[in-house]
Amino acid sequence: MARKVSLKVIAQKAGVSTTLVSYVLNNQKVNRINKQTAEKIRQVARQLHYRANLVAKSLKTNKTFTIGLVVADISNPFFSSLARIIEDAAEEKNYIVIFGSSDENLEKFSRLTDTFMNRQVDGMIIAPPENAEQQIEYLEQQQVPFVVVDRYFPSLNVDYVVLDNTDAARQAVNHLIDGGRKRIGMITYRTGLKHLADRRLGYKKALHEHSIHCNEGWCREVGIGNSKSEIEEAVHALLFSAEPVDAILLASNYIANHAVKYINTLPVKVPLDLALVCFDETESLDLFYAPLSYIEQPLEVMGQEAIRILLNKLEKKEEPVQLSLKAKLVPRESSRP
Amino acid sequence: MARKVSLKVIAQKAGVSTTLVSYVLNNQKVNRINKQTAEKIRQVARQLHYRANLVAKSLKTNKTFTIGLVVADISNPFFSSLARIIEDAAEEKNYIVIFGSSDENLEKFSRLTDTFMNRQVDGMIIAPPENAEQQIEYLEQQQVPFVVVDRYFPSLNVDYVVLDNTDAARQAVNHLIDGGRKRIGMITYRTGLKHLADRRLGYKKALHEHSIHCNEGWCREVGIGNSKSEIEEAVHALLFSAEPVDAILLASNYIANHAVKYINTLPVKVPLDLALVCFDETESLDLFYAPLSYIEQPLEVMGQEAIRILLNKLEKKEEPVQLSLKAKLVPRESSRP
DNA sequence: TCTTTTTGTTGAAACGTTTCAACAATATAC
DNA sequence: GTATATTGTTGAAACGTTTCAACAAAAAGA
Repeated sequence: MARKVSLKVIAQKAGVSTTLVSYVLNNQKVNRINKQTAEKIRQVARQLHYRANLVAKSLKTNKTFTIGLVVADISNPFFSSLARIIEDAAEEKNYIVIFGSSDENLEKFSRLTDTFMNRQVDGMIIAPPENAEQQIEYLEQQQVPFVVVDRYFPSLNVDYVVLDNTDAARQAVNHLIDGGRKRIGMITYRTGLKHLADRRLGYKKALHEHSIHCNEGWCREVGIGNSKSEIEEAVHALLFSAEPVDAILLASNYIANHAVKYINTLPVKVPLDLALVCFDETESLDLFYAPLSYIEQPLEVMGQEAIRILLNKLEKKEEPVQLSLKAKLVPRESSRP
Repeated sequence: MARKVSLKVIAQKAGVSTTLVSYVLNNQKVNRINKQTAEKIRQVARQLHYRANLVAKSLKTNKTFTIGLVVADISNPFFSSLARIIEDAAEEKNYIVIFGSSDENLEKFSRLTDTFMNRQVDGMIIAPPENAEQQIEYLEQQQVPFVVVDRYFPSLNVDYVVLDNTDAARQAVNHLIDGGRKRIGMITYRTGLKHLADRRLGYKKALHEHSIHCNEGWCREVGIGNSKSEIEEAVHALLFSAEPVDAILLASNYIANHAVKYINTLPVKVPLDLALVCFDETESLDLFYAPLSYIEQPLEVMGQEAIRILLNKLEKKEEPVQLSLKAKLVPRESSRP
């Protein structure tokens, strides 16, 4: 950066005080200020290409109009779509967003939130990794306004906007059962994250409600770090055990992607031999010969609500808002009876 | 935010001047400062959970350690992947990134760059829309360091990192010709953006080099705003005209996605009746029954070089660096002879 | 005419840092 | 013993804003 047209410079050129310049340029005390003086100041400002220094402004006003966004990985379509929605909602209120990816890593996550605090963000929207309770409590204690998205922590009474994952998984399994499937498997992550546990829970609940005994081996878990081979093993185990499944619920777009690619190489016909339903809408699965049925998350609402709740908090301190959104099951070819 | 532990507070508690606290906490004048005093200051700081106010620091030092990233759309996998790479490269040097999506809209783009300047970013990485020359010149004139990515403007002598699009398209067409295809079409965008014009150029060059007459109707253009139906029409026109093509080059992941989905509904067999090659690696096309051959962009290099060049500029003013990266063609089933 | 109100403007302090220039106290050199 | 260098520390100004409190001049009310 180079230019340094400050209020002072304008004031000098216009022959007035910086105070007056500040008032005029911020449309304050409009009824007090002489129209002509105001016009002159504006003109000088324009002519000098004045550009307010938001850093200085922030220091004084203690407001940065910046919100920090921590996702697991911005290159994951789920999060980049969410980021886009948040960006738009934020910009509408003149906020901008700085972001960071935690890779589901607690240390990275904490580093990011710390950095954001140092940078005096007005608030944050975060998708914290496993075991982040302590850091989240720290944020609370530091009184940084924040809203958790996508996941939540039962032990913490903080604001969040999540999917009703239990219900979502249950919907999926019910749908499979309605389609005549009886031996339903699931592939999910080996993690303590509650929202994923909920997916497992919903799965089990649905089976239970239909008096289907849930075979121990039917729910396979894979590492949350990108582990393609583990997913393939899981698929293999589900399909070629003593009690092979006739349907699988895939707990994320990442899992679905690799599972389907692998299934595509096997002599298994979808939906004839095997029905599939996955979480998250994902374009990548549209071109599979049997387009995947999926659980659609209301991303738009999630992002917009997160911003709305956050900005609300900035104004008035209110009771925690905890939103659990319903998913919509979109049945397609992969789970046709 | 709530706490206000400033240098002054620490100074008082430790019984020294703020100057000294600043020196200690920034590891300055280490050889001058008494070890014990230093230790004491550090201890007080720790105990009070001191957190440097980066806004104040920035105001004083005129450095924000922030870089602005303007992409066309953060939810587009191409840009979100790039963003992730840029994030990582930036964070390694202690910068953070603020981002915005322009939607290929000049006005939005200008608003974003203006905002970023007001916020005193140290530099920017931008993917400008069509007709952004003037705004880019303005940035230059304002002496904001910036690097253009993905696209470029022949009339401007600024830093950029782009793909060698002409070569990339030529590679693709050559590959198709090598595979025995003779009537090769292309679907690209109706835009003045030079990098896309280059794709068209490479396509034509390759045809010309093989003395293949390029039928006027073989190169179809669609609006750059998301226009699924236009893409379908283009596919239709290419396949069901008097001179149907036997291969199509698809100029972006977005175009490829919709084209392939549409082709999937037609009685056309890939690669038997029709060969396909597209730009950008895109997971979504892996599951098509004939996985798509694609032109792989060196995203990693693009992002890292952009940051490297930018940070370099922040230190020393150098000659413009203009990098044109080679693409790698990845042949798969969709273009098998 | 004298008060009171309104209009228009300003100086100065503050936000939390960094950093220059200065100083006192001690140590070293002659 | 004085001169010089070194060590350890500090006050104050500055970065570009905002905003309070004050004031002068003009207008209105008596």
